[in-house]
Amino acid sequence: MLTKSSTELVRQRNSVLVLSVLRRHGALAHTEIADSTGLSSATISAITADLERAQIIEKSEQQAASGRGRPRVLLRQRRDCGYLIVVIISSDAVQYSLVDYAGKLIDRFSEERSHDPAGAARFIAGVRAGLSRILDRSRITQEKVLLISISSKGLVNSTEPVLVWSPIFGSEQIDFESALRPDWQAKVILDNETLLVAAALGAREEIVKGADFRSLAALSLGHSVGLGIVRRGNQTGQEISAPNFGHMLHMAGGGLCRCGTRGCIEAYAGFYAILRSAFEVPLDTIPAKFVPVAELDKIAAKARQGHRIPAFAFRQAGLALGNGLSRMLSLTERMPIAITGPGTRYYDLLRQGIEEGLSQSHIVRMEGMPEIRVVADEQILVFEGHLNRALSVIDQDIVISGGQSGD
Amino acid sequence: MLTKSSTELVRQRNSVLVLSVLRRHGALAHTEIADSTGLSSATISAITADLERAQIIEKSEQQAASGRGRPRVLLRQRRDCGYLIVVIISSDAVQYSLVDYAGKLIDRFSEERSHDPAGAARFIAGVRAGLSRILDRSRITQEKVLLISISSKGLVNSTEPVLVWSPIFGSEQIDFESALRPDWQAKVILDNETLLVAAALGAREEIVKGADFRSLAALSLGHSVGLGIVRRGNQTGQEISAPNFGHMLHMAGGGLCRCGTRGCIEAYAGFYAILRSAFEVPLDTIPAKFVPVAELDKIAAKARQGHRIPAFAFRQAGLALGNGLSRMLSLTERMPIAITGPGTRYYDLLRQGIEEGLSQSHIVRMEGMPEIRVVADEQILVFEGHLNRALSVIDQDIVISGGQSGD
DNA sequence: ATTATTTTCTCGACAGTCGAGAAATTAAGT
DNA sequence: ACTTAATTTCTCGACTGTCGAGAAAATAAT
Repeated sequence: MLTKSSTELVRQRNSVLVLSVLRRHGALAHTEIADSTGLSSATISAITADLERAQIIEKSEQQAASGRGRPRVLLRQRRDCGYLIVVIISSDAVQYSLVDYAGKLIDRFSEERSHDPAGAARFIAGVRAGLSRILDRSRITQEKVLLISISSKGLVNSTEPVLVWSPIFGSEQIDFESALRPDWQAKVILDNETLLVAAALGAREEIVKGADFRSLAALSLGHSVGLGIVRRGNQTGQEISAPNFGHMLHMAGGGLCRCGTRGCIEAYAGFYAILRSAFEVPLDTIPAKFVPVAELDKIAAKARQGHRIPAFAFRQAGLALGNGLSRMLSLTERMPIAITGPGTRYYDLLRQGIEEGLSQSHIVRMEGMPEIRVVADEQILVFEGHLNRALSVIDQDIVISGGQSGD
Repeated sequence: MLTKSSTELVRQRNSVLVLSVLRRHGALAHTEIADSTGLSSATISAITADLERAQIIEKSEQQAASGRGRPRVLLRQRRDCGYLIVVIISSDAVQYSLVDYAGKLIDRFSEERSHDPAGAARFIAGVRAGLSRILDRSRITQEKVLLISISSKGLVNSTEPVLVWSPIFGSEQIDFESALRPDWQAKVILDNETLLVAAALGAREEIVKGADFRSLAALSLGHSVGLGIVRRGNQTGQEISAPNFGHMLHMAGGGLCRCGTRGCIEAYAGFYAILRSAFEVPLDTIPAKFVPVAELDKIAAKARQGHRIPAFAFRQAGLALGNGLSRMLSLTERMPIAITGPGTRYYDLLRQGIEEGLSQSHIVRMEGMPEIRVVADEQILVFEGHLNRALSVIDQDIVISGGQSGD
């Protein structure tokens, strides 16, 4: 559905554009902003004057004049314009980070996850406590927290911040919106963790390749299996999505998965699945909730020494991943695949299976094997993805509402 | 990547908006346009005056005044503003349709496809001949043909009008852009046939449900298997895509497909595949190029009489479709599925397999079986999809360029 | 004829962008 | 010390666009 445009909307969009180049490049002078936005100098004057009046950006002390002519004055975001809390939920801990409007980390701590399985309600209480704790440790008033950006593995509702399915809580839904609304007036967004990895990699790629960048998938290997896809949208930035890849059907009637279904990809490629097949436990055994990585390292060591059964377990995992990836490519398009997560340490063992699984499909036979790269530092990428997304959401919101309060 | 906005762009967008409501609702009066666009009366005056000057719309004879007050003058598109040629490539014929700017069919004929397999070049020559024929039969000058909209089964390049893979020509690519550029200055677009079906169904759905519409998949069953997905985009109208569904991997190392790969969905659910398994021909037999539907009807009749082997063939086909659909849903989201194409006549035989194949997956177990409906009149939907897409492309182009030539 | 009603058109106000050039500010030259 | 060149920022008028209010137009009812 198309919708009407107005001159005010033009200003809004151009203001967001100015903020976004400021975010990408750091402090910039008037002329530099004009150059990288394509807007005229006069327009930059008008927009920056507005933003300055609304206390969103500020003039910084001019640096040592680097040539002759009137010295530049750099414009930059005001750090105290607003704050962001990033909550990263992982299987064993929840990490809270307080970040200012310029993207600078102010405070961070992690809290152990209670492994109490009966604890969706307790978990929510824990998150609420963690949030107030990070606020209390700072000198920031609550109204200044503009956004709470949460990530988790699992399946996320695309429109509301509701965790629909997660490895830990299963189908016990967690609605962060209603959980946090009593305490917080900040906006709450929730994203799948691997989606954020993909978003971060996509943003990096776009800086390097510019308009040549088309699409990219991130595959996260660990206790569970996640996938994020970034695709260049028609007009609007990037299109990102986090499919339910780990629980996509690999083989009908196959091994039993943690989710209770048979034949999920994760039932072959999750850590517990590799363990299960390495120990030749029947595939319909209810899998362990949690597998120590050290255990898997031992199996990997044996596989590398040439033992058949452990090597076969990794190969099966690779095949499931490769087949699944090929299906994903059939449904989208050929794109590079970045593999992250703790499972990358076994990539040498998985690789052959992945490639064989991929090559069993029409699309790969026809268009060739997609580029596969291993990317370390998943944690950093998750955080980077949070910042990318959250700060641009804040920019958007601040411009829309800032025009009202400003002046 | 964000891009700058300007006041001119506002006018462009609002002009397109006006043209789109005119297209949806037919001839409208000034006030009606204002109501359904949300633009003010003054703006409508300005925009329609521009469009009228550019000879894109015209005032129609006012209808019988329906009340007191100044009578309305209806505005409508000028039919002679430009023309569209729709080319629908199917396995046995190519249909050419000439359509005016208001979407009215002016002329149509079909030409038999030469089944000569060595004929990509000859096929292109045939299309060029067909196009000049339909133009010659009219009194329209070539410059007035603004767009040639082509559809085919198979895999289509998403940015350029290149048929990457098709059931008939295989990997022998057909680049319609370079094939038609010598003769035509019209823009050329190419879409997958089932994508157009999905687009048409999505547009219908959106009229009924309005903002509640989220997404929809169209599955076309026939000699080959096609899938189109429509999803409501964030801001920009609808996001549509045509995955390579028929050749998505169903089962590694499975039956041989026409494409030369093993285990494609089509190798189980295409007409030739059902025939093959009903006759218990080994699954690695090179399949027939073309299967008379009468032959399949016989098998279906036997299956309905309770013969095991033919019934099993349809069931296997259903399972392949159901598993494939479940994978598609895992990678996107739960959405209704509309089944079209000649294969719908066997839906009674396929249904159980499809549902079983779907229910083997996590997403269906968790969120429930998606709504499945059978939709007849695939041909009409394909044409409707062509018109939806092509005419809105024309509107867009005409507004962008029309501003220059106009006045 | 006059009045009520409805639609279309027009005018002035306001918001936004742009190009050109003025104002500001520094380095280099004489 | 003064002038000139260079560079950046700011300002002004022109242009485009949307909007609200009300004038103008055109018909039915009184």
